[in-house]
Amino acid sequence: MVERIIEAARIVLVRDGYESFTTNRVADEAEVSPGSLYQYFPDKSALVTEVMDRWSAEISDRVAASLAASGPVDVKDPATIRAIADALLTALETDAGLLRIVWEELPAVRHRAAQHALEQRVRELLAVYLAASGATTGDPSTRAWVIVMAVENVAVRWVLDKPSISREALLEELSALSAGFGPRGARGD
Amino acid sequence: MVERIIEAARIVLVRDGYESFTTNRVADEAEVSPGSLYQYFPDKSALVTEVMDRWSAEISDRVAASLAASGPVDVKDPATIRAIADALLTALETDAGLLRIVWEELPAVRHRAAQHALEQRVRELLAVYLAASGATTGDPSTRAWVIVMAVENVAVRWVLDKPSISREALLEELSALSAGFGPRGARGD
Amino acid sequence: MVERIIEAARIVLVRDGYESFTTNRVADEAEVSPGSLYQYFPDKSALVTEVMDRWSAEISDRVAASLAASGPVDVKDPATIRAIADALLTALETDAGLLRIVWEELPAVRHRAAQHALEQRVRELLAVYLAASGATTGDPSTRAWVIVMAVENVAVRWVLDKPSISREALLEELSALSAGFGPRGARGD
Amino acid sequence: MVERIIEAARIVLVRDGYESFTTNRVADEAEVSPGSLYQYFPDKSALVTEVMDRWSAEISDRVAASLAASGPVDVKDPATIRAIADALLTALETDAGLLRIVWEELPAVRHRAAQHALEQRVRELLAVYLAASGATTGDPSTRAWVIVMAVENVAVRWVLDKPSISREALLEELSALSAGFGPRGARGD
DNA sequence: GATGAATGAGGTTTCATTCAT
DNA sequence: GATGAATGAAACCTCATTCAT
Repeated sequence: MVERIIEAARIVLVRDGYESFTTNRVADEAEVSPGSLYQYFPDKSALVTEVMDRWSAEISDRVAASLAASGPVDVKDPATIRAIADALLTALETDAGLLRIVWEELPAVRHRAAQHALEQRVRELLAVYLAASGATTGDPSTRAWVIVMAVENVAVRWVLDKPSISREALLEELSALSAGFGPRGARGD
Repeated sequence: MVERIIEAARIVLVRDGYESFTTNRVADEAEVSPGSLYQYFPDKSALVTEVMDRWSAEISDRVAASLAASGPVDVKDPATIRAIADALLTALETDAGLLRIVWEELPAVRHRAAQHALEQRVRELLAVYLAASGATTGDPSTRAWVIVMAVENVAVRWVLDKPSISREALLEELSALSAGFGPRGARGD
Repeated sequence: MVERIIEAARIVLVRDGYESFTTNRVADEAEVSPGSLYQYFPDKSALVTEVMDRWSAEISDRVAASLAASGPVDVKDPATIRAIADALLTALETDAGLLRIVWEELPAVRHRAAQHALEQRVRELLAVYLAASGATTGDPSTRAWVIVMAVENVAVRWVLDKPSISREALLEELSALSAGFGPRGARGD
Repeated sequence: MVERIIEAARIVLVRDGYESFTTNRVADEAEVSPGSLYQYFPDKSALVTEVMDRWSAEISDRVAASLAASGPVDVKDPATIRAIADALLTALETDAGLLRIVWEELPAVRHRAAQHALEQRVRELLAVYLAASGATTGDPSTRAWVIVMAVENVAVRWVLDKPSISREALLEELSALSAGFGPRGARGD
């Protein structure tokens, strides 16, 4: 039942948008009474948050899974960055509809805790990597912050706006952006 | 009168947020009757769009003005990119309150026509520049698209989240991101 | 319009009772839209309070008017107390339906400010009178408090429960209660 | 089980007030399922009535017990009336919280059968007494009705409002009210 | 008997919009 | 053009009650 409600919430969110996301519509979609929503969620916003959290977790999991599947991570290997970017794109693409709502319609303040947490985790990992690989000018954590913000928007907008850029070309650019702009030495010059 | 209404709308948007942005509140703030809003705007969303459009235009103007003031633009000069980034940050900072609402609360689909137009204009300019400076691998317009999306988010998030990164450091990073990641030759290596 | 709403509220209160007093029913009764209630009252409870306050004021006014009509008040005259009691009964009887709701259904804490104010005013007047007439044993303000509480309930219950006691007999008892129990001297013994 | 439910109902009533008295809350408080309430009570109001009835019975019992403990009742003795009043105050004070709810929040019509029964019993006793003591002018049952209503409110309000009147003073007043206002001869004038 | 998830009618309140003045 | 009182659909949420287990 909880599952049914959450799934209905996701559907309504994607189909109708956040402004039309009403508890009654969710109840209808779930073929459940409005009162039932409130057995499991204290209020409407908790429902949205739950959908968000699951989606964030899924993005994380998919990226992690892709990486795990592609063998041991070797940060020295330029192919690694590309693999990460690839995994990220794939993850974002699995529910582009929801991505659009999350990115473009949800009031950020209220519902993006999960996203911020994720960003921070990635940033910390990246900073360690950048520091370790040494060749960077400037502060690694600054560099990490910039890369994360840059890649985030590039990847999201590519999925949402579908510009006429092939996936291959985009991956090439993202690698260049992260690596080339990262430790120069990694590219062999 | 139209001015009064638009100004009131902007104030309400920034002060109360989009969820509390009601036509009645705007009318109150403008010291005008609710009915009068509908003499000039077909509905609430037209009001929001107008505020957005003006804000976008102002960002454009400010960036353009900054550049004009700093002498003729020489796309070969690495300092130029830094100047653009600097102008952009300054422009975004002039109304950070509204920036937050636009970026984090407004339903994007409906209200971002102006922003897209701006992005496209910049992209075209940048593509020309990249093509002219020659050293880039890959398609200049692809590269331009990536840079614009990357810089956009980095700049906005820096203004909104105020991470502990100095303005100088950020400009340095943005230059590196655009130029270094752009024509390698420009940095002399 | 405000009048219409208040009158409708009174009708619903009396006809349906406090537990069935809903904003929708009031709006229906007033042949007005639910939204209109909220142009004039911040919430449901303000409506109830307004009905209460008007009713309290009317009771006061009627008692005052009766007394004024019956010539100058001479507290030494035993007929005066009887006249007051008579006026009170008459006032309470003019809207026994509302009296029942006020006395038996309204949550006291929320809605009885007006009643308490009235009680206190009467108590103070009575205390002065008792002190002036001298013959009382004990503290005049204590005596005043007791008399007010006693008369209040006796009068109200008589109106609401209609026990088989004639109005004349009741007035006799109330006079005895207040006066006889008050300054003995007033009765000539 | 029935006991548990009734006790929980009493607790919720006193702690949360009648407006927050919901069957779910009672079930929670009783650590029982909502469905179980309906095994023993046809609806919510039956629950309230039961609490009320028990409370009324307890008041009766306590008054009766006090009187029994203070020896044989001699209606000729002026001290008797004082003893009754004293016992009443004590009884009302034992659960002032519930008294407040009963007196100020419960819709009277539905839930005061027990109280009316009690009043009537007292009235009859008092009428007999008044008739026996002879000195009264007017109808003893009328006088009894008035006294009961008067004492009732005075006692209740003293317990609930805690005016600055000592218990002793109040008892003095209540005696005077009942006795002095009753058979004049009893006071020796 | 006991449970408790599920119900759904209906409560209060908001707010974009209209229209007679 | 300007007004602003009036609207009414619809939003969120509650809670007495039921019924399959």
